[in-house]
Amino acid sequence: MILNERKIKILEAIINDYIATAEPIGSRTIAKKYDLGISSATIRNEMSDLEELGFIIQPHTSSGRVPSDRGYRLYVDRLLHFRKLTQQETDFLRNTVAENINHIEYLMRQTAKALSVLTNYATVVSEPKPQEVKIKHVQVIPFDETSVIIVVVMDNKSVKNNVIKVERAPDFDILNQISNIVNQTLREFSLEQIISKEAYADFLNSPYGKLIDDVFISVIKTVRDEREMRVYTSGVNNILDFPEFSDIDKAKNVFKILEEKDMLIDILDDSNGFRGNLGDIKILIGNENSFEQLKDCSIIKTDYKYGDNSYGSIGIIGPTRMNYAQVIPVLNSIVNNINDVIKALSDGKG
Amino acid sequence: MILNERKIKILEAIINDYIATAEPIGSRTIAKKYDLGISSATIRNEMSDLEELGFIIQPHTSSGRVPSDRGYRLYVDRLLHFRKLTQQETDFLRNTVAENINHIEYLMRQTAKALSVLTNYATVVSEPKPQEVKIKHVQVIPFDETSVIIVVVMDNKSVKNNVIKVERAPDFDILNQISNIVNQTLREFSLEQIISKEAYADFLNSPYGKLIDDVFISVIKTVRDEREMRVYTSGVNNILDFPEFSDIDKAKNVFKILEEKDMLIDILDDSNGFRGNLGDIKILIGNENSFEQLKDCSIIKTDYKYGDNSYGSIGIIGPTRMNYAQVIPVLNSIVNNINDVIKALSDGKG
DNA sequence: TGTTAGCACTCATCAATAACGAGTGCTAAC
DNA sequence: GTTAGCACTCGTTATTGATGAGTGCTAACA
Repeated sequence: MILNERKIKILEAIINDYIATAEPIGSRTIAKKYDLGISSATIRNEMSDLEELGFIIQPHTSSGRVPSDRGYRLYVDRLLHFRKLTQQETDFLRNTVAENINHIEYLMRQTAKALSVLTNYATVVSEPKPQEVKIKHVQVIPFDETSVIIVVVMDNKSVKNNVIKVERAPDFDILNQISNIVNQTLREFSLEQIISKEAYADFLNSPYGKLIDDVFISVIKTVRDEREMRVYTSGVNNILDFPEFSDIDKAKNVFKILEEKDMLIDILDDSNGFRGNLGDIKILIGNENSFEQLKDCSIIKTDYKYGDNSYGSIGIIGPTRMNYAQVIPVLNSIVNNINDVIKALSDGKG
Repeated sequence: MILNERKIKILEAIINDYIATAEPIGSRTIAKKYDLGISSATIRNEMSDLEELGFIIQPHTSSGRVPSDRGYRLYVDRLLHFRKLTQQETDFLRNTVAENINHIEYLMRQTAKALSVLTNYATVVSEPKPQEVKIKHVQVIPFDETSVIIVVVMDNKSVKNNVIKVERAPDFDILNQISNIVNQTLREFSLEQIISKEAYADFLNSPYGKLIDDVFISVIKTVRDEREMRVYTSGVNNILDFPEFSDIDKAKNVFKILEEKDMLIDILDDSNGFRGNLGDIKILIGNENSFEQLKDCSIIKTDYKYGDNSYGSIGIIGPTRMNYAQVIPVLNSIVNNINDVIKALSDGKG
């Protein structure tokens, strides 16, 4: 049996209708709504073929047809006509990026939010995870009589600070000397040598040995934290708006998995089986993803580059019948914005 | 009609049963389950009185009774027997506080999480909002060839940093001089004078005028950000576990209100009408709160002190029939931990 | 040979009906 | 004042039947 032009037209009609209505669709409806120039009886025959080919499914005898994952896959790979973004949408996405580009955490949060607002699906954004975080600079500065601030600058453009307690805070010059010692040591020794205190054993018995030790401990903690991956979600509750999740238990399953950070990271990970077919946008349809709880969902994701060798992911999760033609351009637009701005920044720098 | 001892016993039985089962409860059930030494017929008469007094409600003729908001109020004010926390719970709460006390943001997040895990209700934690944020110290430190880091230390123990772009980053000594100028200016002038640039007009034409201007702009932005209130929630999805929210639209209403930061702040605000009756724990039962969407919820909250004149709130939101006897000790325990540790810290300092 | 009208058949959905039972209020006896 | 007994109420659940959307098959048509 051949998947001819007419069958494809019918399949497209079924999928478009189902994306809009979430109701099984029958031959008569297609004949009336879509001007294909053939009768419902003919459509019926073609639909029977499409079912045999695995592109549509009949939930029960005497009901209309529903697209199968395989049907969506064909649709996404070959039939998609992207919707052009409105000027408003384009501006909104550009501003979201422009206003937050200097603060990666805000950027992630706002990106997640912008996408969920524009698409009405759930969105997940993961922080760019560097292969290896290196410390560029440490500065110890005064806080009050009994505490000092440690500012740690890392090579992934991240800056973190900790406050630590001391017996009596040394003055500014001493803190500067301590900063110099710390930076010098960080340049000359490996992180392992610092963790074992071997790298700065000589200083431990100096008048400020305790403080130096505390600073190193704090620095190591900061690097460890930095290696931890952060993930943000937005619009998860949108799930409840879709009839496929009107069964509260189904919705709960999705909520539960989107609540766990580790799960989110796995979901966005390329090992989840994403097929890249639309430039850098990767799509998993329904059962194609490896999470039982998300078998009625599709995941659309892409990666963005932040700093050297550091990639983050942006994903959109919705019901399998999500509006691919609308979501993909939105996702594409924001990730292009992010990449452009970051590129401009680093070009200006180099 | 008098609310005698026996009526109260029956009311207590009804409320305890309803908290456990969420089902209307009838006279026969009470007679069988609770050993009150009277027959179901007598209980029936008393229940009729309790209804007339407004403490219980009959959803429809021939159904059992359900506590009214007024009934819960009596229960909370007079009948509550607090559950003692297990050693495990106590330890868990203590560790949550101890491990995060140096980082207010983590502390809030982890407190919210710990409470939602322990109670299975939704929790809201708001950041201590200072009346007025003052800048204690600013330090400009090097980042790379074309950017510098500005570290801003505020008097509410908060430290924030920004990275700003410069033409060519000055060396460390120059940055130190700039830091000194900035700190000096901040001590001598008001924030308004700095915003209008009047305070540092003399420096604007110096070789590093542009950088100094950028630093002040960044500092002001940081203070503004700091005045913004932050709120964290956890376990909001627990709402779906309660039969009173098995109607998805009801659940959505709650989700929607708990999604908006401004709403959360209003909910926790004392102007919401909280009655303080259990030490520092304040409770709003059902309709007592001013949010239509939360009319089937109770809110239990308390405040904690962080730094000078700076208070944050911790709240637990659940169905009206929430387990008050369990939740209140948990909330009490964690807020005491927080206050104790903070007090110890500031005592040690002073 | 492909297309279509016609028709019998399927089956989810919805409304009406009936049976059930938890719970009540009232009455009369203790 | 308490309680056994009983008629009554009414939400819940199961049953039945009608409805209609949709199908597959057949036979006639172009």
